[in-house]
Amino acid sequence: MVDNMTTDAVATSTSGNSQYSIPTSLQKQEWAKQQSILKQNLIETDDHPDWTLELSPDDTYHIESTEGLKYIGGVDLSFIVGNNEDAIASLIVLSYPELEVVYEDHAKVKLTLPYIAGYLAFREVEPLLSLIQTLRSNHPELVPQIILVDGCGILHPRGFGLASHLGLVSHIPTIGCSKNYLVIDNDGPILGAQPTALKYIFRDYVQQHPETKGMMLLKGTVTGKTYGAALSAATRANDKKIIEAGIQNPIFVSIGHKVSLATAVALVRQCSLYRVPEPIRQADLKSRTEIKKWIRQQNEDKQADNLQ
DNA sequence: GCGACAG
DNA sequence: ATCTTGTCGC
Repeated sequence: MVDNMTTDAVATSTSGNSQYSIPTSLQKQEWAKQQSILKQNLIETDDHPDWTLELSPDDTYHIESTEGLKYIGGVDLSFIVGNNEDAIASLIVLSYPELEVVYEDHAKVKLTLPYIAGYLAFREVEPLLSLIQTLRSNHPELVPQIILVDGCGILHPRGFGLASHLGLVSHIPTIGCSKNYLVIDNDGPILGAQPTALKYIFRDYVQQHPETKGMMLLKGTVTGKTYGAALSAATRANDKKIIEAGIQNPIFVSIGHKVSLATAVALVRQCSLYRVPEPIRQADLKSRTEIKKWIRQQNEDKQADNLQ
């Protein structure tokens, strides 16, 4: 319980080039406390006066019509192999409903903390917020009305993942969208299932419940709370085909901030041309190509040095 | 105590 | 997060 705090304090990570100090259990407690404090201001309902959408009446969370929604954002970070601290953060804004890129920005960033499951925001939220602030001052007319974040929203052990965190500090509605399930181990056997096991639970569920169109709500059996939804890669037009084909890896969607789960799921579906929703996918592609550019530049610099 | 674990 | 070519299918 407390005995490892003193030994932890001087340890450093040995993987790759990183030199992060390993967070002590006390540090994690403080982070958890910050999360619970911030969470008090989290809004888990639709709170975006400038746009609305009408959903289909069948409880499948599909969009029937939208009004006022013009810009959707996506954020992501990419890294260099074997280097956990240098990254490219990127912010993309897409037009809606065309999903065309109307704004792009990225920045080379130095991360100061390691990745710890459940505490991703403390590692990534600052660089992402910084990109948003830059957009605000340079092109306020393009600030997205909602942002899709590569990570959890309230589908998180303490109900406050990166998407919620970014939403709260930026005051912009956000949706959490993760490609893997982060185990929530204190709310019953389903949420407590290991990621691979949950994948099978999902597969069986959507096959037995075609009326959900490839969606399984993730509900705690202890609290009864709905944390989010697992969504098959059902997209704009191909729902039926994909579901008949037998479902693949789900995407995990949850409320980030200032949206309902219904809105979140519907928008993710509407933005999904492939498994990963377009705003996040574009941000990912951009940060990746920038990483490659950067590596190429590094190599050229080395060559130049060698010739001197 | 050990294992699991968004990116 | 990151590595990597081919390959199967529409």
